[in-house]
Amino acid sequence: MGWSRHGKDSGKGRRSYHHGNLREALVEAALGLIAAKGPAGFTFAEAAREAGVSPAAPYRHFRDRDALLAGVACQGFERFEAFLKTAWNDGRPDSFTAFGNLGKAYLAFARTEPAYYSAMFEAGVPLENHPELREAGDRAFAIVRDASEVLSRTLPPATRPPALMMALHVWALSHGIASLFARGDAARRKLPMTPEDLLEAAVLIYLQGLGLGGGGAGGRA
Amino acid sequence: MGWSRHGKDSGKGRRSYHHGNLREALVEAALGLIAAKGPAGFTFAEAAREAGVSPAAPYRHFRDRDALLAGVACQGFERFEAFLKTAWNDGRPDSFTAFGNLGKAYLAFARTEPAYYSAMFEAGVPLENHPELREAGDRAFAIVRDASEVLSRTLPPATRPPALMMALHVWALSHGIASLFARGDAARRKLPMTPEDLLEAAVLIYLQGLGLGGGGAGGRA
DNA sequence: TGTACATCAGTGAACGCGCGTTCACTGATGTAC
DNA sequence: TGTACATCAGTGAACGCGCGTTCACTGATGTAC
Repeated sequence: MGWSRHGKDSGKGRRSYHHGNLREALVEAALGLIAAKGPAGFTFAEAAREAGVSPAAPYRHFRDRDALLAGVACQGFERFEAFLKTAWNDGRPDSFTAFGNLGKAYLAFARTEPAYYSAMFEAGVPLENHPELREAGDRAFAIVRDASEVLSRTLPPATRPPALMMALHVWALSHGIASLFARGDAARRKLPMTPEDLLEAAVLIYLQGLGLGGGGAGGRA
Repeated sequence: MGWSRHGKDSGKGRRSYHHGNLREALVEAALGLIAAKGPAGFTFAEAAREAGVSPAAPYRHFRDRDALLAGVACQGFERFEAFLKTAWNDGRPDSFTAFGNLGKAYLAFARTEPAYYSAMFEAGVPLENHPELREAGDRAFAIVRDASEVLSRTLPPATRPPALMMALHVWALSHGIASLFARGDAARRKLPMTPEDLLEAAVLIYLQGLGLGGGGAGGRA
């Protein structure tokens, strides 16, 4: 690389022919547009405009509109993974508590990064064409899977549920609550409790059903 | 009404100036387009074309593109409600079994009517502008809510969970599994079991956690 | 039963728009010698 | 250190397209008398 004095150019005040950081700028522009108008309303041309660049420039970095969307989603999964990993914190202070934190982190991400979340789960990027997307998604899922594994092992072997199944259940539950009740702009339906509390209660009941009845520091916040 | 001899005109062979059934035909065309290209790819003009009608004609029936989409979603919720109601079957043969059937019906609908499902949950129709949509959605949700109520009452009063919470949990779980794993065309991620089994297991564990440990005919299919 | 009329539900041509994409190009950068 | 050159990352004009929407219109239907 080497675009010398450009770099942190603060966007609007471009000085030279080369942008220096277009790829990233396009991803950021896309994020803003998705946040504002949904993944359907996002446009290649407008992303270019927002990045202060001619409509042909993005083609140097992305094959087409879909590729940019996939790039956004991919980056989203990477951040998601990091975020979940931090929340799980290697199962500290105890696996039960940490598992609850994982769920909260899931919702927190969907709330604070609705544009990423949209791109990841709702944009309908065909992931056959973008294997790196699927891989990034799998890596994020692996965090939940591993956490389930650890939690499962706190039970006597005979009664341990399959960790993969647990992980799928929790993921689906979190995703369901996130997309129905915790969407960025307008919560679609009124709730008698916060999405976080709703999820926490569900996970608690679910773990209870597995025989994991609240070891460690317990689940009450 | 009175468009006399038109009616079941079998689409392509229109005979007269008046279509006779345009509104419904547009909804059906929209469904087909959504199924084929997702809610984003659906187009007012193309729906008109598919219905064999000039691009201006739809404006006699829908204020704009969004209104048609909302109409589709609304009809979807109505069918969804009827479908869930049939599955619940007033709690027969026993509330526990019927509850499981309700979950299966949820997934079955998402699978067999992906276009409706898309319009209902993913099209991003702003439901502030379409109160009848929210109402239709609420009526569908009420089925799950009432079922939860009945099931909850099989427990002694002191240990009864709030039916609304139960319903939200089950709805979110079903929606999560449906949108992650049971989408129409391509299941997005590989699973070690069917979405139906995954959901059934989750509901079983969840109910177990509530102390509803498999009364009646049990949950094994 | 017939006729005049209001209303309804279509037509078809036209518009302005913004999109995605391509093209030949050019300014800036990095590198080999 | 200087120069020639290849490569990279932009430009800007142009294209064809299909969309949503509007307009004045007209054919068909239903109804009052």
